[in-house]
Amino acid sequence: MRIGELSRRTGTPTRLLRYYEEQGLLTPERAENGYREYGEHLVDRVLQIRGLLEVGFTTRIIKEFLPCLGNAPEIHLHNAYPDKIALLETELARLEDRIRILEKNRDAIADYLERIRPFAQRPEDRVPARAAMSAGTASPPNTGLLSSSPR
Amino acid sequence: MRIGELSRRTGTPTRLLRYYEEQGLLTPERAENGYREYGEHLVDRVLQIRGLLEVGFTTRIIKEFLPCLGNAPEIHLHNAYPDKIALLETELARLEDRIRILEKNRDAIADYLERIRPFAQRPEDRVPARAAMSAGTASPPNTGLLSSSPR
DNA sequence: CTTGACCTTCACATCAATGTCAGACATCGA
DNA sequence: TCGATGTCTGACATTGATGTGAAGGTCAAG
Repeated sequence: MRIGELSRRTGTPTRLLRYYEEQGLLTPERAENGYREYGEHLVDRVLQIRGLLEVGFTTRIIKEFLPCLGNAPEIHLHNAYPDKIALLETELARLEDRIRILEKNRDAIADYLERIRPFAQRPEDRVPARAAMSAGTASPPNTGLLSSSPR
Repeated sequence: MRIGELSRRTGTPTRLLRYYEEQGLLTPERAENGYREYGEHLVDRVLQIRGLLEVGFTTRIIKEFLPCLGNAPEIHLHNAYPDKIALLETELARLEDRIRILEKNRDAIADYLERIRPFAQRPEDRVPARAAMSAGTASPPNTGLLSSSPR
């Protein structure tokens, strides 16, 4: 398919599809006329890239992940050298850190929402905060979020 | 404490501490001479901020989360209005999406590492990838990562 | 009193991810 | 064939999170 269709199917501006290519994340064929030709599997690939970008990875790192994203037919064993493996391992560790952080924050926010929701008011009911406060919730505001190691 | 100490204790450049303040994430007192004065609890606060930034939240969103980060003594019930709650809920949903994406990717990378590790070679053993490939691993490269909904 | 470490504000630089526009060629339908 | 739409390359703008440096005030120790 050409860039427009891929754009529609992934909700990604063509500008970005070209950018991802420039960054080595996508390598479509070229038709006679110079138009990019994308294979079917690249729809998923693009969504993967977007997902990883959204959770804070850079294109450079994502590029390292590409062999794992493995919709491609090749197995990429030529990456099986210690330096590559080490890089993937440290990134994996960072990834696990991130997951832990996100889970803590999710829990904290969910807790907060639960504590707060009973007090939800429609706009016309608005009352100075003090009034609502005196109404309940003596529980301590202890919710501990966290926190990664400093970069 | 002053900005230098907070910086050392959080591993965060003073520049960023001032930036976070500018973004409304931190509101230290001021001493007579204009120096910023930070309370003890802001050490954790800063680490929380860094953690959230690292996993892809913007300062604007983090600001919305601040009431939940609750080391502050107040309970912030004045945020208990539907619009605020709705915002937190959608962010909570996004957060859960992110966690799912990260977990999928973690699994995919872990799998990949496991499949690849048996072939790890010390640099001096380097052989063209073909050689390694013919040695094994007929399993299909199916590892499916994913993928968020388009923004 | 001077030096050095720390603090202030202001401003410009950078980097990655995007937006946007311009000028030219390609393709397709009326 | 004409016009609309899609594509190409290239370049400049913007935004958010940072880095960096200038010019000057504060303060404690020698």
